[in-house]
Amino acid sequence: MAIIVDKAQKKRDIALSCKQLFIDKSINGLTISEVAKTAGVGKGTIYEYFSNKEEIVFEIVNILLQEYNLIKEQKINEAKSSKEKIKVFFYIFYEKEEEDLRQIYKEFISISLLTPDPQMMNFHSQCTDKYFTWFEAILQEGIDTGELIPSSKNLARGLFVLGEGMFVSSQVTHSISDLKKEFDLFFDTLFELIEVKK
Amino acid sequence: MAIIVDKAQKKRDIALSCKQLFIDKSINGLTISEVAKTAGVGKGTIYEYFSNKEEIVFEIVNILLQEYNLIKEQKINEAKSSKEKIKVFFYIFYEKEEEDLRQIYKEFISISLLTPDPQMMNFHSQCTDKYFTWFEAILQEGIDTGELIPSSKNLARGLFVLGEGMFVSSQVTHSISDLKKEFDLFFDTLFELIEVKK
DNA sequence: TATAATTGACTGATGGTCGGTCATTAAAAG
DNA sequence: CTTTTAATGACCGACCATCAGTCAATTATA
Repeated sequence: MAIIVDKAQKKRDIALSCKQLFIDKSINGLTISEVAKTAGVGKGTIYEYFSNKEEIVFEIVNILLQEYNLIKEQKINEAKSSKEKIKVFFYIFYEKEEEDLRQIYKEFISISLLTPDPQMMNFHSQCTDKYFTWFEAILQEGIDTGELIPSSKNLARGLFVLGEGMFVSSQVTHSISDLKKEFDLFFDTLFELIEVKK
Repeated sequence: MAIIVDKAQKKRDIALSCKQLFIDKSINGLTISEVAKTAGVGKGTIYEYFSNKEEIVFEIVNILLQEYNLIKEQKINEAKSSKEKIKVFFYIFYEKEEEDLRQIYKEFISISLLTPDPQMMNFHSQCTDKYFTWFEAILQEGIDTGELIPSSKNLARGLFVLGEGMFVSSQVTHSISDLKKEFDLFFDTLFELIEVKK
């Protein structure tokens, strides 16, 4: 009887149209009116699709993360050794091409820390769990092929969160100048210890 | 001529008087008027001592962190092995008594991520550098006494940021149910690898 | 009396709401 | 088959409430 729009699609469209705005000015630096203008819709319309400003960030992260997963999966498959695969896992935190994603992800973490919205926490948990399972699988594979010592499995959670820790630290301090170097130093040293000597 | 108040002291007093308020409602959940009322001063007075709401959080973190350092230093000195010392380092992220500090620290990180205030970043860097130096010293001591293998030094940065990563992850997801267990599993496994076998 | 300290009424900005309009389509009427 | 009517989802921006931050006036001290 009336126009039916694809709500999910329009939500994505709005989110994407103001992606750059969020990257440039960050959530606190811009107003809903600005967002609406950029998206080419009225202010009220924004609230038809998002219940608040934060949710727009979540949608953007969601989209970019999905995009990135494809690239990541491919790169991990290309990697030869377990060490390489693990390193690829942390590309997201320093590779030039992922600057946008990082910027948004940063806002995402920040918002999540301050306003523990249950829905958002679930979403974040889902992402994390998926990645962690992936991460564990890489280690397990290394163990199964005799590349890594069995106890490496116990390191999974620690190594996994190390990435996020390095990222946060590099963002809020001047103490980490070269993330890649830090990752490499750590993992090169660690893998000397957990790789099975031939 | 006129009243001369100890600005630094009054700043501390105001910050401390509303510490609980920030812990309970978090920065976004409370207004400056509320803070002022709790501190027993006028709204304008708040702005005599702080340039914005965020700065109050910084002041509280600063105070609590200083307090905590004394406890931490003592506990680290009490610890026997390098492993124990390192573990003590991460108590802050899960010990019951530090709940308050954690709550505020969480806000601190969140704010730092969203609004990269240079002054704050410097403060945070100073804290981090101090801790990191401390952390490295523990490892170095272990190496010097023949307790740890020399290459453990290379793991310093990674292990150091791991704590923050674990903390952030536990705060924004449901994926980490027992922080202490995760830390223990990781470090027990790791130290099997970096402790010199006798 | 001079000056540091304090204050709360005021202001401008902005997140979010809500009543109303418009466009489209189903279906009833001719 | 065409026209008219009714129904409804989509869209919007004026409006409202809230609140961070300012500043002119006031108080207290030396």
